[in-house]
Amino acid sequence: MNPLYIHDSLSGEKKEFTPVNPDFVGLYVCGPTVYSDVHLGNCRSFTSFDIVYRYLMYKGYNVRYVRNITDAGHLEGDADINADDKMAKAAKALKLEPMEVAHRYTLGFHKMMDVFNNLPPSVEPRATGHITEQIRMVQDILKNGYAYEVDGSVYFDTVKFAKENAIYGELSGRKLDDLQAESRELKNQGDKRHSADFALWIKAEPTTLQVWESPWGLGFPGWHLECSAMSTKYLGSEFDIHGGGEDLKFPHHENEIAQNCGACGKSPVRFWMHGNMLLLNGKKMSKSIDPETGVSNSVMPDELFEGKSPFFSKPYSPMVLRFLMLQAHYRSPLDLTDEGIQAAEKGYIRLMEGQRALAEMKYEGEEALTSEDQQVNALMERALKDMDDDFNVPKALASLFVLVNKINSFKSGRASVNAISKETFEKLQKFFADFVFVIFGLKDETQGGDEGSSEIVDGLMEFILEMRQSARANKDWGTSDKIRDTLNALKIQLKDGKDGTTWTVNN
RNA sequence: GGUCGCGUGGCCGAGUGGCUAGGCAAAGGUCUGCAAAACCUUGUACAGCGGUUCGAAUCCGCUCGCGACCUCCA
Repeated sequence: MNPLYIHDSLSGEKKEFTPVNPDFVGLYVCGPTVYSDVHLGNCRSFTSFDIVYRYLMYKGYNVRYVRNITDAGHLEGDADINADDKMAKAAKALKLEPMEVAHRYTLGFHKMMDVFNNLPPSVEPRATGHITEQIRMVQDILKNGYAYEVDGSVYFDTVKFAKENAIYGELSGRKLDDLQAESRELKNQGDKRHSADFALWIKAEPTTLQVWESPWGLGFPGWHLECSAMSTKYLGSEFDIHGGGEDLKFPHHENEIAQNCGACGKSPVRFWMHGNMLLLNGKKMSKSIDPETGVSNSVMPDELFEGKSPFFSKPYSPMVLRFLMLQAHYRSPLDLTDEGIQAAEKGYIRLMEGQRALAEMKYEGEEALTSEDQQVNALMERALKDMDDDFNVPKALASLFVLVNKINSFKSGRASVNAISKETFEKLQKFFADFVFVIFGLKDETQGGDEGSSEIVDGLMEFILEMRQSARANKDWGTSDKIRDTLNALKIQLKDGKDGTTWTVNN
């Protein structure tokens, strides 16, 4: 297996990846808080890590992919622990039980992951299902002296921890001094000794909806705690990769490290991976309402797929969006614009048609080895090498497009497929399909007909194309063009090639 | 205000000391009944100003512009 290099956000360096246990990889990714529908920015993040998951498996690792569902304890606003959390707020607004809210948006989230063709994780633990584990972790942290209880709530003693452990602030580049300086400006400190301290366990108010019994009385867990408790439970106290959006670095992940160290005495993660943001016309996509414009700078997936977003001129399919995401590196911001996604749509179609042409191609005749053979092999190797270089998907994709060029020249007859060996040809066929479908997780939406109706549609299309062919043979251009134009109006595009006519559906 | 990051050809977006990124768009050509598709050819881009170096888009400094985090966000 070729070495894989991964950029670790904690050290800021690209390091060779070696798992804690050979052949096994533990991957933890922060999942959604299920109080509302996911937007496209959320989808980008999960798609980035889906490709990480897929590629690790492609390389032969046995991956345990854990992605949590946050269904409790995620507070709104600043340090005011008396306010409702996100779940409670949504429950009240929708007049539903918190668990109903969680269920509704969990289903929506799963559906959207499926639409984007993101694979389900191996385990999808919920915060509410791991209260015992979280309480135990609070107890461990208390025992180790890094937390204190005040009136039924337990806080992490960030100041003490930071003084004794240089690691605090390393991930987000924050200094304890800066944190102390910030304290003067913040309000609502409540019972906390210091503004940088954060709640591990929060005492319930009489109106709190989700409460559990604990050694400190009725309450609920703090947001950061669930990830620490659940990653430890399913992946151990030290595991390979922890992923999440860039915006979770601070305070969420910083505090997660502190909790794990505070409880177990060691840094939990070998490689921290942070995905960059999806921008909408140059600004971070976000659900919150812009006070100036009164609208949120975000697009919901369905709005995009149905063409209902005011930001876009027409509908775009999920795979076009997935393709757009592939064109940018996961650590770079990606700007979503109408122009950009339109270009992606064409690129996606080109890639898919290349893949299909290759899959249907037959190797005929004698081998006549040329330098083409070497070039094709080099391109395949380079694409894999690029993936091994911190999952450089856009670079690998570039090699695939050079291969599309070669495939097309075989198809059009400009070059002969015999210029490469039969072995290389077969390798290329497998390689290309693996990359497009298995690693990149794309689906071919351009092919006519869905599974259920394909037989009828294919039969009809064959018949129509025969009619057109005979019209053309009789130089009946009126009829042949009418067939072409009518099909075109139905978004079926005909393509006349040297071996007859093919067709695709363009959305 | 503090911390961090970025500024690449018409657009998107890789590259991070010398080696063609790629996609979209545009122009010319080949093919075609016409078109579409496909193929061939065409762009010496790296915010500005200095510096280091044999050599810089790539390293350093300054200036300008943009973004993220510091409060919930993937």
